[in-house]
Amino acid sequence: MRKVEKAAEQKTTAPYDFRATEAKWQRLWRESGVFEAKAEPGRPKYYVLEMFPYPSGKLHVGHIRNYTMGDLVARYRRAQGFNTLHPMGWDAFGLPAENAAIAGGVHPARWTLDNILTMREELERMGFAYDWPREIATCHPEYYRHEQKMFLDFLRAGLAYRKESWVNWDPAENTVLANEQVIDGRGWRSGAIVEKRLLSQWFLRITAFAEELLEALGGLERWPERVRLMQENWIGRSEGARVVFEVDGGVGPVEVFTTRHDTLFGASFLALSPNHPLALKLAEKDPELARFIAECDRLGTSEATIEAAEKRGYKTGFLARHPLEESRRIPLYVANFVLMEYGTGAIFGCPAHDQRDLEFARKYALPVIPVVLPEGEDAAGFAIGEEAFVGEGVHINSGFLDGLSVAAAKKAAAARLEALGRGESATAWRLRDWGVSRQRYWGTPIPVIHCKICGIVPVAEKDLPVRLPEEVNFDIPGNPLDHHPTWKHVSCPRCAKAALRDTDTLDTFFESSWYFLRFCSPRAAAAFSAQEVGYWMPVDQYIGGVEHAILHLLYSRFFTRALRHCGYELDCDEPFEGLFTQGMVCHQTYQSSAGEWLFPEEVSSDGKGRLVDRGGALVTVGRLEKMSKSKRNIVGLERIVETYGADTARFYLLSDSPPERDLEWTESGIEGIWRYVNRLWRLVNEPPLPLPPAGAQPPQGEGPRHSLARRIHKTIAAVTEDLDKFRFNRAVARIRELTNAIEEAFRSEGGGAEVLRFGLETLCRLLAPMMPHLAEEMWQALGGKGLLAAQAWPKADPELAREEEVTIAVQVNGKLRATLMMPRDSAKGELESAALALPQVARWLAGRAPKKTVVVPNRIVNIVG
RNA sequence: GCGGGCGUGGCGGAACCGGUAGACGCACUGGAUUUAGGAUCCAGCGAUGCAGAUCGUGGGGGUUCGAAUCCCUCCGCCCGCACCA
Repeated sequence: MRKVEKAAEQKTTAPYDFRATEAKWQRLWRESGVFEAKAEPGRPKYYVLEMFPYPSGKLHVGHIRNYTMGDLVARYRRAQGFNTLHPMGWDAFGLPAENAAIAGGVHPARWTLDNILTMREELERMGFAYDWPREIATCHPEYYRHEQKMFLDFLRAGLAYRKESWVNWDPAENTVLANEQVIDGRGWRSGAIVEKRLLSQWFLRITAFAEELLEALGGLERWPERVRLMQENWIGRSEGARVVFEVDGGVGPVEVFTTRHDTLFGASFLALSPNHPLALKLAEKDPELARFIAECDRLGTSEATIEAAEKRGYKTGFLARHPLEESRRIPLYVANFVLMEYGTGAIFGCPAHDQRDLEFARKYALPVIPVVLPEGEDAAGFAIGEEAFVGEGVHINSGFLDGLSVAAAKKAAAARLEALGRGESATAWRLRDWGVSRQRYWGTPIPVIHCKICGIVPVAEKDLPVRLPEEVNFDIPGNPLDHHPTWKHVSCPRCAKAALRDTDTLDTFFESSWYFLRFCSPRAAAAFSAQEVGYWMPVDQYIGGVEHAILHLLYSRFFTRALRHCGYELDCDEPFEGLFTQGMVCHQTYQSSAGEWLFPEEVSSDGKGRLVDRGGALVTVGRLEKMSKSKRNIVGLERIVETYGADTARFYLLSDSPPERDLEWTESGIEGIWRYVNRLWRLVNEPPLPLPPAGAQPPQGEGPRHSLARRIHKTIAAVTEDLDKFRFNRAVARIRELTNAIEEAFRSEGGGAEVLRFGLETLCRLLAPMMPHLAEEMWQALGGKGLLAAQAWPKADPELAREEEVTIAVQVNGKLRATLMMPRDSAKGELESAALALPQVARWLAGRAPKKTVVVPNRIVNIVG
């Protein structure tokens, strides 16, 4: 007997063959077409979408985390009976392709298409349930032609217009730089000091929808609160007033926007943005001011840099007249922290009640006049120290506003300003119109022609798409479309005289603002089919990184509205009904002794617990950081999939870290999953006890394995709820608990093997959205019929999941002193007397009589003595 | 600078609505098995203490019978800021 057992033990299966298994199921899924969706009017649909990737070359685990979650949702919803759409494509225009062309001489199209090829293969190896026939790439003329038409429609509707705006200019390369290409005020390649330059560019009038975009946020119930908040702040509606200050010396009035017009009597200076027309005008006769402005321009266009810079001002020598106090004059400054893009590009400073103004006033020795008195302070003794007072109070030192509250003073001040013709109530928005012109090659050509005689002439729709020229030279600095020998030279569609194409291309956010519509009918002759979009839209669940919380999502929300406005047949305003923003994937960073960043695979242990590089030199272990190319802390997908298979990688990405939080990639973590994969495989491939045939009903009522049945039902209920709420890490924990419970039940004595089979089958179904290949293989090994991918999601029976007994915590004076098993839903009185009868309670009461007892049914009894 | 977020064992995290802190996993320790390594199985694993017990959720304070959870305050870290996508 002993020997037999031993022989059985030694019959250990070879490790789970993920290579063959994963390839097999991927083939079967593809051949069966289970994941290809067709609109079926009347049947409930579910549109799952992950933010499509930029084809940068290789997928990394950050992408995979995103797609694993999307795939889970797609498979889960399909199992629940929804007609599920789950497409994938490529956000294929962008700067990196152009950089590659400059650095390596590869054509951007070639580079992009090659990358797509590799990345698609990698996605296929992950076994994601995509509807591949719907794949799109935005660099394809059949995609961007529709975008060009949209642009022309926007133009016709007055939603696209031209205006001058600032860009980062690299004087050495004669190129416009992206903010990320400006490092410490210098061009990343040339090292030349970057300047700000004015350029005439195309803008989309997103501000026309500001109010609506703000209002509608309230209806986005399945969006994370913080994303809505961020968008709200980004749109930034503020109620205030425009105030006109006359300036002595005949240089014209200055208009400011303020939200604190109640504090006008505390004004001690006026400040213009360095780009304010008046500042520029004054600079013409003031070389020192011109120098100051030039210095400010050197900061570049990034708001973060400008606002974080030391606050500086230049005193113009001009004096402005106070609008409410005839005799008063305040100095006119030009200040580097005043943004031309917000309000009117000019502010008045009230140092007593604004921290930034206070710092400015202290620096330039300007008066600080308190005009709002906090409650409990007396007017004579109140002075401003290090901190401006921004709270509520009563006005002082303010003429006709004295004694009024902040709100009342605002009203009164606005009324007086209006009566005097020196201002009025106004609303300002932080949101600015969307600049869409890019002086680059690898983007959608803007379909307009500039004619000396006719002005701006749209390209006729029959002539769309305006294609990018294929031959392009990246050796000459600047915009390749602009210096292309022939491309831009055309005849004007209106007067037939020689004219020039617009040589700018569209911002790549343009493509991602409507791709979710294209996916509904990816090969339609029009941008999208109204019928298909009508069925599939809105996206039920959108998943992507928080880094897109504002721009991409806001632009998409704007696009659906703008398209409707232009007559596109679309019946939703909000493209994304549900949104989930997942955290980033982080990894330790490594640096060589020379300070170079090292890839994780270049680092190994020297056997003495130290990390060394390939040459054996010691490696500095840096911080845990977001995976990025520049820090080289990237874990490539290939190696992981090669070593452990797709399912292991997927399950790892779902385990442990909550999806919205950052995840740390560790090698030991993935090994743990690999062991679990094999454990599962052994469990069905050679179960410790023979299983009854498929289809046998589990026995009802009390049996030796009845508690396992209860556990199974509880697990189904818990996992279902966790998946609904995006608590994937918890669902994983519940599934592992069930696995442990099944193994334990195998070891315990007695009959009821049907419950074991029921447990294993349930395990397969619950695992199916997470480790689909393994789950299919297990399902098949158990004798399940057909594809598991087409099986229904299990349903928990609340009757069978209910516990008959509960553990009651017993506290004395709030400290846990004992526990108590009681029938569930026992009455308060019963719980109380059972608790009081416990010897531990008597001991901790130490003879005192209980003063009070708090009883929470099914939870605790707290005796206060 | 402005806006958003996070902080619980050695590590990732769990704890539903204020009710047994540390589920599940990683790492580690001991044991079994093994020629060995690996794998597997069993047991242990917040800190202090022989123990009774005490302390413990970034720091400090508060509300409550009871706080990881609510309030105030301080500290640290991360993300976004309009031409990266």
